[in-house]
Amino acid sequence: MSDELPPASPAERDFADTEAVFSALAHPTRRHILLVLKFCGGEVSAGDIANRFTCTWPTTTRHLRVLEDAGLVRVEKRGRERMYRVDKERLLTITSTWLTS
Amino acid sequence: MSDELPPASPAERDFADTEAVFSALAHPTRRHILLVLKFCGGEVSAGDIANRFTCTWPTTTRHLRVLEDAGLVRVEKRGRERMYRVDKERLLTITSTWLTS
DNA sequence: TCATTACTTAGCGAAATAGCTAATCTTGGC
DNA sequence: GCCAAGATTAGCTATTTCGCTAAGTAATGA
Repeated sequence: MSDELPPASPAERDFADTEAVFSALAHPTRRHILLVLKFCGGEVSAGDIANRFTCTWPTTTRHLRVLEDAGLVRVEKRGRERMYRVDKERLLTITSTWLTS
Repeated sequence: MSDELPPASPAERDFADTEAVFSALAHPTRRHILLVLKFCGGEVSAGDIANRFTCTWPTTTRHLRVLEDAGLVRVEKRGRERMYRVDKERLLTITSTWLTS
């Protein structure tokens, strides 16, 4: 799926993580999705998320994918639904690690 | 310079602030500039910043402008130099306000 | 006053991003 | 097996972003 070589060192991995997280947070819809996941308690299905936004479902799917690739959300298949939950620890770890240096 | 109307309510202003800050943080060069400002103590001139990056000076100027518009850096004219400093409080206030809800 | 230093503005082209529609895949129920 | 529901993938276009070069502005110093 990716064209890039796997990051060689821990430092490179950190850099890639930071990059992915801050890029993901750059879009208002993606920040909004994280808030929805946070305030709706545990898990929310892709469809429930999509219904909350004015953009179409495929567009939301792509936003979810960006968040997942950044490690900010986890997805679990349940029946024919996909349940999303936010990874708060990852969000706070990456951002606060960067912010405090 | 801007085409948009001034934000009407405090909530709208918060939204615009969050948007500007996270958009500014999305680019690795801009995050790097903030780190340079942080680790070089007080102030750093535009030229000193530009010299640390491989991109050209005009490109750096634009990155600095984005950071300034987001309120993440302050600039002060001193002679023919422009001295930049990071606004740590703004950075932490906006990001942590959003992150913790 | 005239050149130089420090920096910004203007304008262009390439690449990335985000939106859409249409098509496809997968699971569950009848 | 077959259809409908839930969701993703494919492929397109419009907009934004980011890089560059060239030209312009402002302050200093000879």
